[in-house]
Amino acid sequence: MANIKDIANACGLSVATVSRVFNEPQKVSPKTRFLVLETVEKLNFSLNRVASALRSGKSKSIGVLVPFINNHVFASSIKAMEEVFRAAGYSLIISQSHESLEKEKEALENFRRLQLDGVLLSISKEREQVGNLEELISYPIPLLLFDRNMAEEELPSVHIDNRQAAFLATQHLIEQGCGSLLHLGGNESLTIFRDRLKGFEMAVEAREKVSANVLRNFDPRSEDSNEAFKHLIEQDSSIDAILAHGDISALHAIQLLKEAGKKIPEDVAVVGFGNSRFCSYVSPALSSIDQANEGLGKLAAQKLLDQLSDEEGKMESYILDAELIVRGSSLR
Amino acid sequence: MANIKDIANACGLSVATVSRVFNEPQKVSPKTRFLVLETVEKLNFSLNRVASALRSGKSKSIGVLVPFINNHVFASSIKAMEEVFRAAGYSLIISQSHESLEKEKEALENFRRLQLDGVLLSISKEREQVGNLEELISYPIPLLLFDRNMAEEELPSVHIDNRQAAFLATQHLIEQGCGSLLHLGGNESLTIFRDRLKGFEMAVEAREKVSANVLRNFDPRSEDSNEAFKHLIEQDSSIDAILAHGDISALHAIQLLKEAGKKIPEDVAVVGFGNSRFCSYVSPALSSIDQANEGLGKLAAQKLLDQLSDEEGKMESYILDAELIVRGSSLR
DNA sequence: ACTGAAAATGTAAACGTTTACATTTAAATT
DNA sequence: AATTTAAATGTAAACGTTTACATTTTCAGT
Repeated sequence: MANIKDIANACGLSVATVSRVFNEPQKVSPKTRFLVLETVEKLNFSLNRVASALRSGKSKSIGVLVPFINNHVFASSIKAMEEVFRAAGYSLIISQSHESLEKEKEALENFRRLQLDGVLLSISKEREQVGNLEELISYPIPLLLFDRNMAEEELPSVHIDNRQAAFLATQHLIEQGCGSLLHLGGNESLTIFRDRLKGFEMAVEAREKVSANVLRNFDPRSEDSNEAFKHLIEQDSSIDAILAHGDISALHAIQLLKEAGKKIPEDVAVVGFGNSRFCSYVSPALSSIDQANEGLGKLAAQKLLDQLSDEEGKMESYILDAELIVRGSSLR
Repeated sequence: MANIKDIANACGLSVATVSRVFNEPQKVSPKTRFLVLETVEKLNFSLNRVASALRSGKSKSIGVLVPFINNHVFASSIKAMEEVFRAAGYSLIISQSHESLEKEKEALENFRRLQLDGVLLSISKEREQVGNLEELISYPIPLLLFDRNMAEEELPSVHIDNRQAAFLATQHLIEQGCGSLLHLGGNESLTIFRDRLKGFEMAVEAREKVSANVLRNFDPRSEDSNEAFKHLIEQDSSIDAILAHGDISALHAIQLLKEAGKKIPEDVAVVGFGNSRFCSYVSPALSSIDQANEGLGKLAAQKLLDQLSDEEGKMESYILDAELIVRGSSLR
């Protein structure tokens, strides 16, 4: 594989000039620039990025650390990030924390060893609980949180307004004439789910003659959750609206409601969260909150890129509005 | 940030010895090994992987190139790959081809410049059509295809047996007493979908008194596909079973069938492909073929790792069996 | 205590770039 | 034509490791 020295020799130039053709082309005369590019073509040469990174201290690579890559939210965010970064000449290193603080630390340390230029992080559940922020604040690489943020907001972050989103969805259910609402909450270790719960509660409190119920930490895979849900809808037959913390939970709730003889949306209106692909394809189609994951990833990537070129100035946080997509499951 | 020289100085040793502590610890006396590790701890040192990569020629990094990261199949495969590789001390570089041959080439070239030790590739639709294999065969980095392979099988690959999977699912539908089957085929530029179609046809041909129909290149987002489907089930009311090329297509078919007044599975039995999370949560629960994406990713990662340590010997191809998960949508 | 082999450590070059600084060449000014 | 200035190119060190080879130390066997 040809290196920069080979090109220099073939052209009768110094390696410095060849290097400049790639890094500061305006500083080399058009004639030699052309000559170099010609031989580069001929010898099928391209700069070795490892050597560049070592010498310049810039690896032109970004680390992305999420709990699990195959989570729909993260996968879609990463998709958009990859597009933004590749267009800017950056590569993406991906790692998973498995919700574990230790694995997260290891990955961050590894990112340091790789001399990455920036890091996008969606923090693990464990760190949200333990709350070890100092480590992140003093992290030597520009760091931007996305999707999951810590309630304290001491670190720059890009995420959607979960509270507002849940508020809107709840308001929508009330406007549909529902008077007895139920929220299927997510894992409360996570700020995003606490915020959704808060938005739900705020919307309920804003209205009189609307009663509310909450099943905390609802997990469709858990038998306990299922039992609690079944018990609740049996006990309180007035429940006529459900806001779930996720689309799968909403789907599962619909399943259980149907088994209990309820009609959707006539007896119970349902809204999910995430606007998964399948929402349009189930019957009835599932109303859901669109988190705009790709938009989130794109924005986060761009803000980090800005930081890398700007240098001066801290990064700010950006809170995106989420949109309620109304479909059959909540329309009556 | 401390480097290996700082450690050497602090210990009164040469850098070579310090390096050996990390790379060939058995070659350094326990006493000095301990001393080194102690100061390493004290100075919070860790080896710079960029420098290691440059000098040794081994970056301890693997490239993964897929059409789109947020595709469920790829996201899950990558999840498993990351786990296997991280455990072995490798990092993952992720890139997307967007189904474009040019972007795929660029990414592969970039992987070369990053001195990656190995590459996992799920080829773009465009390359499947164009069939440019030589470039891949002569690629200077160990390369293993996964999920999507070329029909010719000239390159080592890990993928599921799509034909067998579709065969099994079709057989199952026939065994349920269905006599007029319909296959909703995927994009036929891709081998995986041609194979599924082939499996369907083989199962049908194996039985007499079973008739079959195929809607090629079915896409639930396309109006044409929808019209064709509606027209067909109106025209041919005998259709009592559907094998879709994907779960979303299956879901969509169910939706349209319901609109046409058909009952699932009584009037029409339906089987999807992919065993998406939502399959268990829709009503009726959707029978589907489980592709074991994580198993696929894990196997591919392991085989590539083996190759990297083995050196000698070509990689082989591995074809995994897929499993049919029977649920309510096809049980009668 | 002496020899030889094995174990431990050291020396220094190499990996392929970038970049501060120095030098040469060309263009502009007088 | 001589001088000044700018543009283009060159020189060589540096980035932080690894590693072939050389040297020193240790220790078993006599």
